[in-house]
Amino acid sequence: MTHYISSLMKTLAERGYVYQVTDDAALDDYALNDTPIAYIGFDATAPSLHVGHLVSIMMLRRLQRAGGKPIVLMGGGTTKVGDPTDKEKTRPMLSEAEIASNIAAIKETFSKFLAFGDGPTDALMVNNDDWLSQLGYIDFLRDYGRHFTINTMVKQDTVARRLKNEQPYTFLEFNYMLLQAYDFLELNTRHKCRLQMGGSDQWGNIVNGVELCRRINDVQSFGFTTPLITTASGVKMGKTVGGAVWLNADMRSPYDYWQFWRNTEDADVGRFLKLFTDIPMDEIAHLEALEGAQINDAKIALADAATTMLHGAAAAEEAKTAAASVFGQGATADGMPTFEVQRDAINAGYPIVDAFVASGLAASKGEVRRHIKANAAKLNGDAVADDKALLAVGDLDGEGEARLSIGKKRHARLKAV
RNA sequence: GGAGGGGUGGCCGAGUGGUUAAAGGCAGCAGACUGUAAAUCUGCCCGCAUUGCGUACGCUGGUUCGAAUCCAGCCCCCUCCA
Repeated sequence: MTHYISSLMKTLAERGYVYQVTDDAALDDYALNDTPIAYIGFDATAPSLHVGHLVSIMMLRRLQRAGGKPIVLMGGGTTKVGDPTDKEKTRPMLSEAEIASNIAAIKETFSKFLAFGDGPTDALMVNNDDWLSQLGYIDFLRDYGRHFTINTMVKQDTVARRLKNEQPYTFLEFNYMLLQAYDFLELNTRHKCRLQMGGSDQWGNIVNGVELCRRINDVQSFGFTTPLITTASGVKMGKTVGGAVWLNADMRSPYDYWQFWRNTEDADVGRFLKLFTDIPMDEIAHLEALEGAQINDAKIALADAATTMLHGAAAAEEAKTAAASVFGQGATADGMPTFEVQRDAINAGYPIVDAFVASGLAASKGEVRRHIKANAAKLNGDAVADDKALLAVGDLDGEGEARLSIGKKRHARLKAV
């Protein structure tokens, strides 16, 4: 590990964000003697960011806390084309309206992690559609295309691999690299931005941008990538039940988000605490040292901190309390995923199987039946024995609630209204 | 434009007329063991339904008692040639 002097680089290094840096001594210097301005690009293909984006978001947060200015670049323009980097299939192209609404939804999330505004270190959100859609093809080729050589580009990892395996590498992809490099130049010109950060797969694109800034604007800028974050078992971060772990509350409840972190593998706890929370390093060292069942305390600290950051302290507390009562006493609790059923429907004979589907714990009645056969479907803690059983009024507690569970971990609260 | 190869379930990938809802792998879910961990072993893994039905192998038609498998047209992808 390099001996950084600036607090920004020190923090990033000791917390495990550093993978590749273009000129770390000079970057350290820039962070030390200047107000570092850095950006990360995000595409707008979905209405929410997910845990896979979190490392990037956290880097911007670290930057701001270390006295720098973060710029969030929304790829409104590039999303129109579809980033093909490392993808096997072309992404579906989205309409402008979809992109705009995605960006609006995503912006909300960023405001949880960054302070936006007009001050010198306030975060800024920009959309590359503002300049990319203005580009004329001929002008672009003449002014910027001449700075890129195919000789260099084909040597890049992502490109070289594709060529070597005789996989197609389209002209679109080739151009995408240029557009991304141009983004950096534009941000450098407009906002004096001199650092682009991103995931390790972005290295090639980032380096191109650094190079373009040097050639056109004659300034040294920097590139910085993070390692690909996988779990200790080698699975990509953020894949669990139902796919991506979304950051928007309406796509993944604070309770589930808390659970996601609570279920972190032992071997990952220390690393994740460093990457995804603001907990001081010495405290992490202590948590990390816990062994055996005690490491669960570290996981709870992780879940608390991560959930608080995204959803606020109240939601985190509620999720924690709900977890304690669900896993500890097998009770229902505020904060756990809840769904409502009409009392009339229950009186009329409401199949338990339907209740499970309505709760979202199972995708189909068939799945519920399978779980029942495996003794995995429980009502108020007792295995459901008969897949034709009806929900009875007697199953409800004084509050008119019942608890449905699939397995030991997945629970939902049924509320009669 | 010409020649050849290919499009199969979330992904990869077998299958070239009949127990094929479609081998196998990965991912996922559940059970056992545990600590709401990992690893391991076991079961499940299109939908609806009380041994049945409906959908499904790029799209549209056709041949056949019967097709993912054969034929025709169309769409898309890849390789080589121009």
